[in-house]
Amino acid sequence: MEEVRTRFAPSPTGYLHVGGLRTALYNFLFAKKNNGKFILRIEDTDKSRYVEGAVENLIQTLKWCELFYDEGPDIGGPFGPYIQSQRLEIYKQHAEELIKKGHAYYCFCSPERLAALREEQSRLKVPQIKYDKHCLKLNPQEVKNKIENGELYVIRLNVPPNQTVKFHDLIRGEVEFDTNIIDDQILIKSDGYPTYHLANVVDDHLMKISHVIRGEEWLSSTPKHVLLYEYFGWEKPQFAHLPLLLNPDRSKLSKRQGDVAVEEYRAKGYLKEALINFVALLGWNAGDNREFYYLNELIEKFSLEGVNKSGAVFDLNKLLWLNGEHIRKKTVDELLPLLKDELKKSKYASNNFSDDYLKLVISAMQERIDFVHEIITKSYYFFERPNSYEEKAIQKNWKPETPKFLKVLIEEIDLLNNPTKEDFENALNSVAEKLQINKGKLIHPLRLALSGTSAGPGIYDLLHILGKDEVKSRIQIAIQRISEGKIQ
RNA sequence: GGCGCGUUCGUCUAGUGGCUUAGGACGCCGCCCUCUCAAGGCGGAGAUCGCGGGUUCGAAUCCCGCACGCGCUACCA
Repeated sequence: MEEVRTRFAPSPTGYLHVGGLRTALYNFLFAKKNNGKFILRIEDTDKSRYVEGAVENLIQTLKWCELFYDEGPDIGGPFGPYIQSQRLEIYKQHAEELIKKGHAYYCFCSPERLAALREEQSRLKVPQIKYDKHCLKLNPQEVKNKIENGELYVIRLNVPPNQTVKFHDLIRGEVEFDTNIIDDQILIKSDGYPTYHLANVVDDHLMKISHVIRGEEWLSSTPKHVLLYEYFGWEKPQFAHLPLLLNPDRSKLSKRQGDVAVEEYRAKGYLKEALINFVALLGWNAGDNREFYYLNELIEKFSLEGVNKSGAVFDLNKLLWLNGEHIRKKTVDELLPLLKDELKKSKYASNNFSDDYLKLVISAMQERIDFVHEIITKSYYFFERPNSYEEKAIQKNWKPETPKFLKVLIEEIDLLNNPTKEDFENALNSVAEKLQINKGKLIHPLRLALSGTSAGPGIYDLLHILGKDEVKSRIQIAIQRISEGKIQ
């Protein structure tokens, strides 16, 4: 069997879109699953849409997601270059070959004539608006003269009438188009650059791509590609057109209705594992009930047969849940560098917390967060003293007798030497017993005193993490506040 | 307008003629656990399988028509 070779071929017109991420992922998964190669090719054939830095960003984002390619612009490979603007001569030669064979021709029509033509056809309500093959009538000498005169020209595909183009799509089955509805596609633009259609077909062939896995928006232009393969005398690759990613209103996923750049999700604190897991399930499933996957497991399970036909709405809720799931499945050691990164970006950047301390905080918070940065926002009291106390919790928990209880507790804690979690628990139990009160009468006011909030990790964890001295100080401060009645 | 593709709970989906009173997940609601909040466990509401015909003893599953949605229809990809 031929080697499986897939490719992700984005245009550098901005940042990596989540739809693009999924296309890249499926190409990657399919290649890896079949011991093949995954290639990155940059399709920068539209100079006007080129965005500075987009290629670097694309590469960086792909690498962040760990979608490593075997051949690509920055790492090279046997079929380079992998940037289309560096392959202009190749496309030109191929276009000329087509002209020689009579499957393509020079066209000198101005954009104005083309626009007028379209308007005319639209007015006459012709079924299919397309080029009228006007320049096909030119004889070789006329063409030669025009070119020598420096007239601008494009090269068009000479689409034959009354034929049916059929091809098999791995996801959609047999698809067929009538050539009468296919326009004489421009292959080479007047600036000498190829259009997507030519460049894509030529490169896929030259780079020995075996499977073209791309978005559904390309399905309608596939017959043009099929024609090209035929005219070049090349074997065509297998096609697989993926369903689109949709906005909540079922229109094509767009910026207006939320974030679309992978970069933005990364910045918001989504884990690459969650993003990959989520996006993999948008339009594909292994036929079982599993929802949680790591990349290597996806490789193991992936198949094109499991890809759906219909578009999928991008549901932020589920992504959020998956992010929390991935956080919960990570070890404290894996989470530590992530927390440190977040800390660097926070107002605590200049503080120096020990790894041991941070690890305790992580284990206390791990199951209470959906984002790593929530360790800092939801439990800031691990990084500084509470700057306020929750009003509702004060009403509920800080009673006139509270200071008295807390004082007894301080005395008891003071007796402890380098206390463990259990020591704190014992101390609290004995105070409750001594005072003849329910533990809750101690725990809730204490939590508020220590954290300023009524929600959070177990009280003994809280005590243990903060440590004896800090606990004492915070209780003192709280007692002060309560007795002063100066509670915010 | 033309052509193409699609249509199962709000969302992602399982389902390829009888195992289906259509299963799972997210979200929502409730209960349990419990020092709080989570996590976890258990349970609930939620889909006349887009609509209408047909084939069949039997259809979400096969066929036909229609509707709706989306994509393409550029010297953009």
